[in-house]
Amino acid sequence: MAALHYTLLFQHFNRYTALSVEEFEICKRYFKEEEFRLHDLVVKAGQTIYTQYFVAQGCLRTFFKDEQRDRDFTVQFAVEEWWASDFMAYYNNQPATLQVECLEPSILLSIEKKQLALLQKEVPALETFFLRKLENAFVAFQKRILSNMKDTAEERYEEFLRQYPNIEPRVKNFQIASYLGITPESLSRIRKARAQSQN
Amino acid sequence: MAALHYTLLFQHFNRYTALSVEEFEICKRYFKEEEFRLHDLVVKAGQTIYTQYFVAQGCLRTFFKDEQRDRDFTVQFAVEEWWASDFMAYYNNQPATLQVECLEPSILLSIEKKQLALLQKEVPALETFFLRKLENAFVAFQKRILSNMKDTAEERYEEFLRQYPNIEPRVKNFQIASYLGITPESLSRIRKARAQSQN
DNA sequence: CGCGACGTTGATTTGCCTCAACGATTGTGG
DNA sequence: CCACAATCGTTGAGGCAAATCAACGTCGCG
Repeated sequence: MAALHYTLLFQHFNRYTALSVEEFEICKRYFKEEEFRLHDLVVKAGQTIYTQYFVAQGCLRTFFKDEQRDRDFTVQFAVEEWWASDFMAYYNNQPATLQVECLEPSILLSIEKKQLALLQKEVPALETFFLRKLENAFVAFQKRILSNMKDTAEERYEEFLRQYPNIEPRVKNFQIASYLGITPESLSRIRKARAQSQN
Repeated sequence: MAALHYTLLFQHFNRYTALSVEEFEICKRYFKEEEFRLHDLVVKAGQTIYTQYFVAQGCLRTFFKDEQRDRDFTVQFAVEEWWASDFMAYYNNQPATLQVECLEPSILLSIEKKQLALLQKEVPALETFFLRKLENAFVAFQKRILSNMKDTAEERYEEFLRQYPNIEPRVKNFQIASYLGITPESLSRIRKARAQSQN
């Protein structure tokens, strides 16, 4: 069971680097396998966050909750082979402003910031890996900023489908809407219009 | 003259690390001082970009130009102590999709990707520096995505004023509007409403 | 079975855009 | 140095895409 989850992490690392089996044995010692139930909060607002999570199985949503106006905004989803945390809080050692919730029962491989630093000392190839990961995330966010400015809601929806293939049945409609920055009603109408123009 | 510009870079590095004078002497050898005129394009769309630029003096704008619809979108501004490039292209070794233009005559300290790698080998403290820089940029972009979703145009304008203090007289109104994702007319009206509610 | 959560549809409202006109400022060539 | 054009910011009128508000059907769970 557990072995499978670590195998996914191994494969994931090797998309950007080339770890030996020995090196990965070291990695395993630094990661912790954690199980969460549906609706569990992996990260709660207000907590100070030192941990980031690799999704071995399941589906997460990172979001900002606007208490006053009773609405929330999805920053990102995470399925298998994605990473999640409140990276804003993680990098700046501040209390979380975002939350991470489980949209499915999930199995996560977690690592703390300090542990990661030690691991990277032992396995330098991982420094490169995490740098690439950060660069890619940066680029993805920049693209999203641009897309939010220049694309219509429908185009952004299509971009979402490309960014998260096959995720649609795993998340609620209103959660997708809150990712796109529109209302569930609008998304519903967009879907309808697309279905009609299809055939 | 030139010394002053490098002094600014030295100070800038030392906001996040602690370089010795000797280490900074090494840095100097890797950076190139470049002068640009008003309206010059530092980065043109289509070019492959290996360079990033530190603004020692002047003011730049990074933007995406939508040729078909004859409009553009500002990704970021850069004044003294900011860095500019098409980082999307820079990190992925792809042709630039963004452009960087000079809103003022500017003096930039440039460094190429490969040179930076060599420099970081010689001065390891800079690895940490550039990692922090990337983390901060990542966080800033995430904040902006959230802000674009939850804040009104007026709130985003106020956030812009905080993000870029004192930059307002240095850039055109319509360029600020294109950063906020609104039209110049809308920005004009927001300014008017703010002026009235002030006193 | 019955309730609550969710998605859809319709009617209405609204914030921002588009289009158009008009000063103010800047820069340029005669 | 002035005249004129171009650029930019502002203001008003009208339109549109998406939000809001409300009602209803459906699905899943206790």
